[in-house]
Amino acid sequence: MVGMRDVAKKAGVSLSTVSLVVNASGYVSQEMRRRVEQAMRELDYIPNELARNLYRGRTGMIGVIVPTLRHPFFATLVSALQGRLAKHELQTLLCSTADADTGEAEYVSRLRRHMMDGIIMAAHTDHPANYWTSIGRPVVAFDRVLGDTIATVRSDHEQGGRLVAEQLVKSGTRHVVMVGGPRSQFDDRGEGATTFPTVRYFQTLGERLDAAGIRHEYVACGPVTDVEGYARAVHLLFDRLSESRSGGSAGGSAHDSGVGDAGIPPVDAIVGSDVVAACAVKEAFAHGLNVPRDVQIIGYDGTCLVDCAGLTLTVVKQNFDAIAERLAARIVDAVNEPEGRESKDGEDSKAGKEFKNAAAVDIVPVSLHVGDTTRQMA
Amino acid sequence: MVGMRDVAKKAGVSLSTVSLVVNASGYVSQEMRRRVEQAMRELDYIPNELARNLYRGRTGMIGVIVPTLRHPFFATLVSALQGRLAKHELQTLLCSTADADTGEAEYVSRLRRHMMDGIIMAAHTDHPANYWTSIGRPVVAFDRVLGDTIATVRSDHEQGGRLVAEQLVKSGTRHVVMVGGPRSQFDDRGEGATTFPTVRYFQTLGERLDAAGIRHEYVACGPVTDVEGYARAVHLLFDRLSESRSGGSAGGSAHDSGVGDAGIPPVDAIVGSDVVAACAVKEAFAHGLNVPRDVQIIGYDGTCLVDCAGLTLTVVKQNFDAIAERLAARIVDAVNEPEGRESKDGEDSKAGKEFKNAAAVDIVPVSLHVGDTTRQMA
DNA sequence: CTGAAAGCGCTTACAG
DNA sequence: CTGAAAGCGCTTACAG
Repeated sequence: MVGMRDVAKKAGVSLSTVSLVVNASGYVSQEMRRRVEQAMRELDYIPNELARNLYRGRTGMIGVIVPTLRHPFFATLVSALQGRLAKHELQTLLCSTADADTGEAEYVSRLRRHMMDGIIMAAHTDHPANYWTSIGRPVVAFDRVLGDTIATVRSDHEQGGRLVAEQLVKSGTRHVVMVGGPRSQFDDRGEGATTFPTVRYFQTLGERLDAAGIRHEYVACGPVTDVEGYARAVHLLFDRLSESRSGGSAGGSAHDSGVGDAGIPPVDAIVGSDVVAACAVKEAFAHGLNVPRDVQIIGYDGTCLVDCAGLTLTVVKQNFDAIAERLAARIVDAVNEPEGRESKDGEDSKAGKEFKNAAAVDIVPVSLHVGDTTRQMA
Repeated sequence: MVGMRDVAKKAGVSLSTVSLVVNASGYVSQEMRRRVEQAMRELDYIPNELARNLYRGRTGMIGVIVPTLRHPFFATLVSALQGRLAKHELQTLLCSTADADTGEAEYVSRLRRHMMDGIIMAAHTDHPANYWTSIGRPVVAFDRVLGDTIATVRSDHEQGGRLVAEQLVKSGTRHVVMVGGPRSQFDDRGEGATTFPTVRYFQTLGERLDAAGIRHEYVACGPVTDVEGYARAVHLLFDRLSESRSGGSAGGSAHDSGVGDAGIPPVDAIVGSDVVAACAVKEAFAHGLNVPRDVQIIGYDGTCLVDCAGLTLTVVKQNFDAIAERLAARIVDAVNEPEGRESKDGEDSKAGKEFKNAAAVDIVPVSLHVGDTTRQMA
């Protein structure tokens, strides 16, 4: 391995001169610079960031923890994130908890040992809030609350709920099925526990539907990591719907008051993630239902599945670029604002600390994109 | 930052004793070990891998370069790869060339400076072979040839071509459209140039179709990074097919000899990646075509799109886990087999070198999974 | 089995 | 503007 020493020898200058050239700091005479640069080129010198980082106490790397890249949502998120971090000269160290045997705690331990500058946490965690604060490095959470002092970035799921409710109400929907993650996610485990902001989408939607007198129910699937599990769940759902529907006119239009067995209107809208929506389109076709006439389908996320399902999906799109930008900005701020500053200036520092402790929450707007799986609104 | 020194002081032992305990190397008395471990716990000591790595000349990190994670194929690949590498205690440093402004050369430069133990290259590159060998670190290529001395892992695309040809022949297909990347990928730019093994799928398929007297044509899309581009291309394709078909009976069964304008049988099979296949199902529906009766559709890759398209796709599945396993094994081998060994043992070493220089190519089998987009074979 | 010493490759004050 | 010196935190021979 050719080091600075070799360059210095070859160029006939001292070590620190080479360092100055490499770092473009301080003033070096043209002649010296030229000789050093030529020596570096001839020797194919590569500065060793390890050594530099050791001295600086920084690595320029951010650990990104997600459940799995196999789900298009996290793939899209990480894609946007990696690009954003790269803009800040930060590298992305990828950790997916469901793709490896390696558990979250082990990943965090590795990230700490490798002196990551920060951690972006986008996976589920059972750790209590104080675990995340005790790590001693900047942590920013995506779409979940990890504690009072940890910044969170998330989409405006409430807005998503309102947008979808509006669409469903205006299009005369009468019975909605929401398909989502395990019901346990809805438990409010009180302060300190992890909470899932995502459920607020369903909650808000549910409230709005209630207000409009639209019947709705919730069907729980397995964890987000199991894409095939969603496919199975949606398949079972349609088999069930199909049975109850067979009482009325099969495939009859929802407008034609095809009321089911016990006076319950047949399900005429399915709501869930992109994956759920894509599977729902497929199952609807398989059961001879017309989308959107018999059943409307609305996805959530805005991944590539929007264009790959049997019909262009109507979806609530999360703004991945904006989310990534906020996430990156938060982590960069935290990295540049060393937590361990010894309050050199009483008042000011205190104020700053309090501001940081206010557990900032960035809420990014979502938008409804109308595809071919919903009916036109009058 | 609490370091070994602090631990040593607190435990009342010397620095090297702490080191021995941390590394579980050498023998330390029970009492010493106990005291050191307690001190580590009380101080929440985290070994600094940076310092350790600086000494060892290793980082335990592998750079993984892909075009984009937005394409399910690469997302699935990286997912599998990250899990495999983690098993080997290797971390994954993610670099996606299309998701960031950062170019491939810049990424490689960063990877070198950060002393990556190795690089897994799965993106397109315009660099000549000697660029990749000159990096001075182990490089393993996925699905492309980067030069004579760089190991490659890829799927058996020829087998894929044969499997699909067999399916198409047996099901009485008469006119196949293959949708793939830019035609330039087919150019054989001779030794030293990057080649795309993927095209061998289409080539093999084409040869087999020729042999069976089945008409086929190739439609080129944009680069793999542009998922929406595929959607558009498939859309245009179906519009075109629809026009030519309108001469015969619209939506007529291919069995019914609906011969097109110039005696050309109408297209009754679309072949391409998962993304292409998913889009094709959607377009077929939109154009009132019955899949698989009027047109068969066969995907390639085996990503989550298989279950998310309008019908369960018939696809050739690449074995992502096996690919990841081979990729990881190759890189681990290369890392453990330092390239710079000074041929201490003439003959043996020479033989070893030659073996390594033989540019190993691991070819991983693929498999055809029959879904609902192809006709049953007699 | 334990302690002082040199070194991994670089950076930053600090005197010339 | 340039050179010798100490140090980032750890590891590995090397004497005790």
